[in-house]
Amino acid sequence: MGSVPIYDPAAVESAWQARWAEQHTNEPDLEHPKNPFYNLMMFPYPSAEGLHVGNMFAFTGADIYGRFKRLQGHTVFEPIGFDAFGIHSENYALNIGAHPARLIPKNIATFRRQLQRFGGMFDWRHELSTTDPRYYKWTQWLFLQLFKAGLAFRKKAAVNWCPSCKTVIANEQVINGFCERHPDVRVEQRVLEQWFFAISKYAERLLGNLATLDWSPSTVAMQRNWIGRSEGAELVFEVPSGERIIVFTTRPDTVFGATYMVLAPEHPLVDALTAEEQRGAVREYRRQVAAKDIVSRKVGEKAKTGVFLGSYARNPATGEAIPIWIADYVLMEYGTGAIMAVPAHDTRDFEFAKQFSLPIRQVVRREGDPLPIEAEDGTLMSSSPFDGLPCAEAKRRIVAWLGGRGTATPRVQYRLHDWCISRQRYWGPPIPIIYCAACGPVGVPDRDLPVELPLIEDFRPDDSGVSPLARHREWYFVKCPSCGKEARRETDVSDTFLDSSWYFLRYPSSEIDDRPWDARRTKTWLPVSTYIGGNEHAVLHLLYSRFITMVLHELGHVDFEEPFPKLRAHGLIIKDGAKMSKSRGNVVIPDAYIQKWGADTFRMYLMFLGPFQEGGDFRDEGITGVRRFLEKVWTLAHEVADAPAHPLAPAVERKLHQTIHKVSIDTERLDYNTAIAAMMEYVNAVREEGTPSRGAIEPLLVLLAPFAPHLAEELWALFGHKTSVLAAQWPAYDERLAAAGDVEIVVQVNGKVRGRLTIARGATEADVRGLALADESVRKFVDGKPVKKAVYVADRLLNLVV
RNA sequence: GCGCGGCUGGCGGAACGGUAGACGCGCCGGCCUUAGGAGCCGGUGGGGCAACCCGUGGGGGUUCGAAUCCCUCGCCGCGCACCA
Repeated sequence: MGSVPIYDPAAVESAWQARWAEQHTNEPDLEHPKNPFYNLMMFPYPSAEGLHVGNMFAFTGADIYGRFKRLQGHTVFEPIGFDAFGIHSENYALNIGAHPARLIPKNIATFRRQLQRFGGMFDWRHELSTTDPRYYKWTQWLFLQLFKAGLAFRKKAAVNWCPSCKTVIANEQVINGFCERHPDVRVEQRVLEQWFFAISKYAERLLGNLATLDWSPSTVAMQRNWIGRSEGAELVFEVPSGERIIVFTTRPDTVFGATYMVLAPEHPLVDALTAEEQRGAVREYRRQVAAKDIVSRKVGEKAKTGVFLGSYARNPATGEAIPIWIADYVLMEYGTGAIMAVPAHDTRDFEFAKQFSLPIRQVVRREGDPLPIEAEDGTLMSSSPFDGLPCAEAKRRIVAWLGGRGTATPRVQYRLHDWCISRQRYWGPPIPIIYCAACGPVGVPDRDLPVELPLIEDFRPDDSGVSPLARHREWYFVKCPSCGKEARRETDVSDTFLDSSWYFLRYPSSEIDDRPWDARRTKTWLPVSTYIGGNEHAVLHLLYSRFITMVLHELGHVDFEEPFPKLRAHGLIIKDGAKMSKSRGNVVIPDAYIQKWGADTFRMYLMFLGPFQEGGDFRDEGITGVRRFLEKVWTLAHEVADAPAHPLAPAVERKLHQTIHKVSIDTERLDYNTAIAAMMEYVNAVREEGTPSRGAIEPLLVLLAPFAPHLAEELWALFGHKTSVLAAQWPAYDERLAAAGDVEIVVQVNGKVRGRLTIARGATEADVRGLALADESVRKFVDGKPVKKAVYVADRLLNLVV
């Protein structure tokens, strides 16, 4: 037995990775699968830094699940790809003076190498990149499907403009109102014509369907929040000149307390409602608001500003004339862009009223609370004839009452805005539209797709407020596809989130070029069986993908409405109690760890840190424990490989079946940390028993295969198997064997543990009670008193109450 | 402000309402070694010689029995946020 070879992970792992590639181990037959299982993980953005430990954590967790499903008899498709378009790549390229078209392939090559090295069960035949014209041809096709269906439309909208970069920048690039790259330059807003997708039309369905999805509750909560449904009413406030100002409110019960009104500065009625003497002030205020960036306009907790228009509207409940103001705390994008202000019962209105000395009238009272701002559980006052009614009932009654006079309508409002997909940037798929003076915006015909992104060197955005492509007349001047006259291309590109909103549809059909996806394959493989990813995409990516799928379903392109019936969000890996970030200098690069410890050890260590769905704190001290465990398995396997077989010791057999049970359940639930702990316990038990046998180790290798795939293959082959361990059967759990032997029963007196009995399983309460009362320590605490009550949990516990 | 999570040894973390601290790290002691940063064996929540007592962020409750369920307060993390 002294001849156990040294465990050299690097050698074992590279040998098996080569063999998997050679034998196409991870390339399932997509046409004739047995029990198809589409195991999807969120594809990475290939940054220049390479795969980081968070990616690694996510992919390992997802890969374990895929391997587990395969061992359970599924044909598993586990694809990978790269989300390589977008502002991140473009900005990085600008910073280092490189071109994204040259940078991205390098980054992808690094990622590919790292993904192979960690041992993911990826089907590389179906790798894709969103920057590949063969891919974005269909992203453009998708845009056109929405365009033709009337779900893509043009609208003016404000964007952030950095006067120093001379470009449009993303909201994330605005830091406290300043440009992230020019900390002394204030960002402004500019209003441009942009393309939108009508996602808000689907708000109700996107919200309703959430109940049908098997998703992590936190993700569902975030989507629900984002969609933001609120019920209320539209109320009409009339102006003497005859104009009608419509407001949305969730608190129609407080209408008697509306002492003034506020319109968004951009509200279309502002000009009509501005009195002559206020024109100058109003113009100046609107100019100031427009000069602010979008982000800081929406950040609260600063002094309220606003201007009186010099005119009045009639409160439909009280008949009073109330002043009309404009203020930037009212947003044009939400509701009707106008509010009735009830300063007594809304914190923002309250602040504004104090700032400008406007009247505050309390109309809701609550016991012991002098001015219950925002209270919805009080009763009405000063609202005759509704005084004394609880708020909820008052809402209904007042809406009905005003409705009778034509000044109120019940209304549901969503926070979800239409999706602006235009980007005045270079690094993305050109939006496939041609503007013709005669025909208007015309979709590029399918036969002319893709509209290829030209390789231009001057991709830096400029002063003009439009995309860099707009500098290339030779590119954007084209003939109108419908009338043949001179026309010009749209020069904006589309949002990266459009690229990623459908990639899971492309994977199974990625080698097919004449259609976005093959109908039969899609029917076989979709919707996705399990989707695993981070909660950073809980709203945008996951909501957009749901929306796109819903539209494709409606247009008859796919036969399901929800792409991800089952989704699990993994947790975050932190380091020293804080999020990893370059600025903190606590970013862990996995390569060095894999080199030092091996991919199997690193994979298992990441999974052992904490619950997969909660994340964990990365400390490298702990990794030795996992390595020791794998060394023990290695040694045991070599010791028993050639030894004569002998039956399992009963204690080992029992533990084996308990372990099979626990690992099966925990892996299914993604509780990888406890599954690993169970395998460790088992190995400890085998070692304690002293004379290990092959039958004790062989099933363990299968349990271990999802977690440490290379080691499992190596030892599986050592046992003489000619096929991959993935072709093995997941070990069967025998409940009878797991339950064999004696049990320990805890004896409590008044709920405190006073003794333990070891007894054959299935003992009756009377037996246990007899033995318990014979126990000296139990007897001491019963102390001769009568047992008033006894609680017996079979094979577990007896509690005597005296 | 709203919505999710979370708070358990020195540390990461385990515990269908039923033995709190599995598993691992670290630490302590021993064995083996020229050596040990390798390996093996034993110990390791706090207090106490012991019998025992105390312990899951604080307070209250439900229960034979609560880390777990309910109420309440506090703290930490994440997401959203002048959304009317």
